[in-house]
Amino acid sequence: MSTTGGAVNQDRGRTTYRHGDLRPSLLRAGYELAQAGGPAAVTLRESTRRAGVTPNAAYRHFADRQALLASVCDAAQAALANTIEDEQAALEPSRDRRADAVALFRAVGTGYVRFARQEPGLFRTAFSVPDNLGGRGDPVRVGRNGKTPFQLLTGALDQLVEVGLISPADRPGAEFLAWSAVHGLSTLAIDGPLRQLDDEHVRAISTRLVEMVELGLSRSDASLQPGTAATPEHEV
Amino acid sequence: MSTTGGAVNQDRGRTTYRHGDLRPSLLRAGYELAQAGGPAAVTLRESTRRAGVTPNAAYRHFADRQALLASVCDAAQAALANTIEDEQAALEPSRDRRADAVALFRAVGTGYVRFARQEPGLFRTAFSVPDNLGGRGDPVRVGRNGKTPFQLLTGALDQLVEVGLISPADRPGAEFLAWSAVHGLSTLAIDGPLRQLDDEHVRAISTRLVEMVELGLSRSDASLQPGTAATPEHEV
DNA sequence: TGTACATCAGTGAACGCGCGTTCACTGATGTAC
DNA sequence: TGTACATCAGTGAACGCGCGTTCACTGATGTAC
Repeated sequence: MSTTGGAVNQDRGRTTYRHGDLRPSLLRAGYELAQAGGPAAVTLRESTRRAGVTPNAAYRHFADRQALLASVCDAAQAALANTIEDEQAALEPSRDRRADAVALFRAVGTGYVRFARQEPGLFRTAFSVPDNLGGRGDPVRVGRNGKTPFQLLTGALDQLVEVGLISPADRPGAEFLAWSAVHGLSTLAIDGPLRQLDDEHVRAISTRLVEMVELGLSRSDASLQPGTAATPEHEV
Repeated sequence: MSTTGGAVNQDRGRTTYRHGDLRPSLLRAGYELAQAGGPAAVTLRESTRRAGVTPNAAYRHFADRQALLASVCDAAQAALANTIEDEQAALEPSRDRRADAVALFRAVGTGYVRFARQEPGLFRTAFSVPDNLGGRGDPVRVGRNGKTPFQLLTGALDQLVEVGLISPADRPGAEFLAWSAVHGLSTLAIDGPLRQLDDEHVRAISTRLVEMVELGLSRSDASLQPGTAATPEHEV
């Protein structure tokens, strides 16, 4: 987060009349509150308290509490995107296009669940202000590579098609199936009966879940046979 | 819900000093509040208001607000179990054991999603008081056949194993994979980006999702071949 | 069969809580002349 | 280069809200004798 020049003063020990950087400070405070306590914890009063400012000062920068929460939600989505991208960046490319496409796809799922586990408050917040169509093109819900979590998923699925592991006929709607699986595990592992499992177990389940999705996504037998992709194969 | 004999008086028009049936009335009120507004809407004040009674009267029957919510949560779980059982009861058995087992399994998933869609408030409430191990044997979270939603799922999976469609090696942990998929779709279809899809689309996606799970749950190729079940086949 | 009395379900008033939001204001900033 | 002034970020006090929860109580019930 950038700080503007001049008398920047965040937190309590403020001496100047002007805060100088209030909007980002409120956002950061709201983000930390979400991190610790989920969407319900994102209140105007506590955010302003943390920024060292009167409650109503927030109204200079946000229309109301909902607007602050929506901004925090965007930031949480971006954090999710970043975690997925981290997971993908950690992969070392092989010479096998198929293997790479599979690994990229798996990383979306495991990164997603990992984020939910590591940052349950942010995860809940990310889905507390519902987006209308999967975050397609929302410029603020985006990770460092300019993609939303949803776009990372659709991208990985597209590559599986390109590489011939999912038949083009099965592609439409596949994002919702994959997303459901991974999102469900995440919520069960945070708030549900799987919440007391240790991280290792959850990781094992999430790996197996993504395998299940991969396998199950190809309805037609065609996709299990080599060389049936719609696009020509460059290497292999 | 049963009513005891004597001066039963629910709702506002009460004339006797004693309510006579307050605990069930509070539970019913809480249930209706959950139905309309989810877990957060289940308040002691509104429940007692609806029962035609002073707020503190609730403390004769519930330790605190959390205790009331927990009871409503149990009732919501039971309602979920009933919806799944309805879905299963609507099936007409064929002569094919395998087909029947598959249908039974699918009904768990589609019933689950249907419940979430039809009763979003109850669905959210059902998972708001987290249970520790999948509701195993909890006597109040049970449908008319004495089974929790989780038990209906494990039962259906067991039958898929018996019938040879899932290899026994793949069985352990399968409930969490199936549950994740179906639970994820439910939440996406209620609060998430799929919430504005019409029922028909959601039903189509849920059908396909369950197929995906079915297909993906059998990691080993063995389970795709006929006659590899651990138990002997009675018919077929 | 009648009556005293313990029981305990429900009352009435009040508490403190933190919240979002509105009002009229104040005082530092930076720009126009 | 100095000064008047508009701008607008932040102040201070207050509002009403519904909530959970506690207190000392009251009055109908049903049981023991």
